[in-house]
Amino acid sequence: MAYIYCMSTLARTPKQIGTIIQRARKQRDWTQSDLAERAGLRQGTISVIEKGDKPAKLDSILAVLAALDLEFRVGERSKGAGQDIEELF
Amino acid sequence: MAYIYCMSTLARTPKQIGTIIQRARKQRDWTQSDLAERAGLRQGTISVIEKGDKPAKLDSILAVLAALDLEFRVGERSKGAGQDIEELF
DNA sequence: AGTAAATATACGCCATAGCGTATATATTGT
DNA sequence: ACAATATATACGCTATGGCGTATATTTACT
Repeated sequence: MAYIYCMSTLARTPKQIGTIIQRARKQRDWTQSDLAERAGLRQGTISVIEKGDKPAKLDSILAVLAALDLEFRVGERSKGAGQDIEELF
Repeated sequence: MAYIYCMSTLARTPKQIGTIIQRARKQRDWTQSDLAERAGLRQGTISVIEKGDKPAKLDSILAVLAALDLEFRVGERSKGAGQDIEELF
């Protein structure tokens, strides 16, 4: 087990994941259609994923994250450390 | 944006996520049935998720990770840093 | 080896994610 | 205000995830 230095955002719910995706997309100045094309999905699906109010498939999320060149990490809970998505609002 | 200190494992595919989940479950000495009950799923579903050969729903994955008290993080790609799931084999 | 426990599969069923297509509703720029 | 672009919804359809239940198959223990 190695401790690593990384920059990431905690997500617990589909809505939070959607928000992270939307932020990353806008950082890249991509439209939902741009992202949809790169992820092999449709614009409407990106919209739904970003809103996060309807469940999505893991594969779709992974495709979107890969299209955004974002990493997906699973790890032990690190209380107090890091940036929680809720802090962003 | 804050840099944080964390321990996590990179995952890119459902199979890798399944492996992470299985490792965490065994660390806790839980059976698939134990995990299934805590996550509100069935043993068979846990089996499928751990194998990762069939797509799953994001909600199911999140439920499992929550049951394992694991964090889910999305972040910028940090080349070379951290522990890649592939290194585990 | 033999038994018990754990894990992997199977089958019918139901709910729903995402598609294709289309349109309504923001949002942005001039 | 207007036009153009971007985002949110809608509808029928198809594919499939997970359930409930049950049973193979594998693994662990004496």
